[in-house]
Amino acid sequence: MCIEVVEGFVGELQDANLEKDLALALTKATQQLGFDHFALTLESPSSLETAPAVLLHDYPDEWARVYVSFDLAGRDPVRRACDKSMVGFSWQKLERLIPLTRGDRQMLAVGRECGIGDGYTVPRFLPGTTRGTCTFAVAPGQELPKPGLFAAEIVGGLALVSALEICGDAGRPAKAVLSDRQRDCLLWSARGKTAAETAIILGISAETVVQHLKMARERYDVHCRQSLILSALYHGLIGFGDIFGWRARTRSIAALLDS
Amino acid sequence: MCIEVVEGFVGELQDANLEKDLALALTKATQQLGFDHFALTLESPSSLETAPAVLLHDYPDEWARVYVSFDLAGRDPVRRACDKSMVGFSWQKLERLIPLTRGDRQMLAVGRECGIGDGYTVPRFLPGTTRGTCTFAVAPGQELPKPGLFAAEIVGGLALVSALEICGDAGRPAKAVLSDRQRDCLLWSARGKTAAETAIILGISAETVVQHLKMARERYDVHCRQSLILSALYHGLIGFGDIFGWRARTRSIAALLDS
DNA sequence: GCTGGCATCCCCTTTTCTTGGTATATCGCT
DNA sequence: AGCGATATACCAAGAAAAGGGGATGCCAGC
Repeated sequence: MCIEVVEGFVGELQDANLEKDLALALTKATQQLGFDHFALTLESPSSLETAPAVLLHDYPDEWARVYVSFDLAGRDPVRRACDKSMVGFSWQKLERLIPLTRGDRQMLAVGRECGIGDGYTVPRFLPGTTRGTCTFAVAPGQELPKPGLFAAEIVGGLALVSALEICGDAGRPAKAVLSDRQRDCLLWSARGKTAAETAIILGISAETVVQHLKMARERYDVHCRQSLILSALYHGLIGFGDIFGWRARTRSIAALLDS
Repeated sequence: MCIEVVEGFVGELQDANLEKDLALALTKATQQLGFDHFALTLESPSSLETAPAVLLHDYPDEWARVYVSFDLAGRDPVRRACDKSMVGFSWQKLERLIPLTRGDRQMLAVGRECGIGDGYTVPRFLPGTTRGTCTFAVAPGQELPKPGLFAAEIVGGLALVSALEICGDAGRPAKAVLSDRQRDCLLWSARGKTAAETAIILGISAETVVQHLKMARERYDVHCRQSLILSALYHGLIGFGDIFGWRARTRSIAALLDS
């Protein structure tokens, strides 16, 4: 009953090139899953203080007006809770994630007066790039449709991906691919090592490291190390995971089961 | 057929207080969903550099040994792709997320030789706190179980949440916050400007810029500019949007449908 | 066989960054 | 009134990076 909704949503996203398409698909999925409203936000880090990059919703006008005019986004407890959860959460469980002030409760109450009761919010992050939320809400007095929550998690995530693509992740400049060695040098540089240190680590001459970095800069058409690292990071050639290291305490399942 | 697996997994997680419980639940769900292997990684929330992360898996010993002994985690393309996706992705679509070097392809090939074919990896983030991945893989030559992918997305997310809870200290973001001026200098530095250029832009002395950057480095306890910028980026103090410049847009669905 | 990409090494100069100091003035808070 | 944080400015020594030359092998593709 819910799988079909998700699959239908995926099908509609295939052709979604505009926000309008996404909004329509979300509207449909929201109803099919047993929710009354949806709201999708996607912000770029540069607009931390200002507006989200994308804001789609079918909330009642009244609530939207209140929310925007009082700049409630800045104190929205749901938004705060998003920073505490890797998966979607019901608003009923907000208190398990964050402490709720009186103002927070008041804000939720005002939402109820405007026709927004309980909700399920799906947060997603791309560290250093963007973050977004997709919320599905029901009218006051109604319960969240339990069978629809898993589907909401999927639909919300996919909607955010779609929004990101529509929004302009499409700006994918020419991918300057580095050689493996160039990437190695770049990576150790990103980890804070100097060329000399990198040379020792890689077992090659410092001059060679400098040379690799030099050519890497030429590839990306930048003139300094910071920009090289940031470009490579932005284009996905390296990731934060590479930089900060996942020195893992390794537990194979066999070892766990033996104990 | 898949909903039941997810619900069963949720049920088992209720009582999961140890890594072992989680591992067993994951093993069961993996099989039920039609996958052959799973691997879960979770970076430690407490500190980036030294502290351990969680790594649970039932990969073939051979692959685990190769992966660890050659420090392949440092160049794993799947991990890099995680930094580019808000939802799970099939390894077949790696190239849509990141450029693959020759070494990357080779690494995937070695994985196949060790019994790891295609995979579906679910990345999740809590910016400034932790990050994790949950991968479900099949043997070489086999296709990913399509009906199980949505369920894998849910199971993976829930497994990561569970791992985070088991792991304990889910608190303390403990970000080093910079002063406004320090952030300004940092930002222009990230944009590729030298201290002298930044000084002209901000209308202050070059020495002052150097001083701000110096104190910012102390705050983050790093000793070079690259690490400073990357730390600030990772912790969300600056974003790619600030560096490369994006534009914000706002659309309500009503406005979209009117057009 | 030749060319181009790759990896390795070496030289040089100039610019920039890092690190250690010192110093003044403002602002907010107690 | 004093303390701490902030912002501003300066100096000097040494390390590192940037930008410009070279050079040698190896390997794959045409």
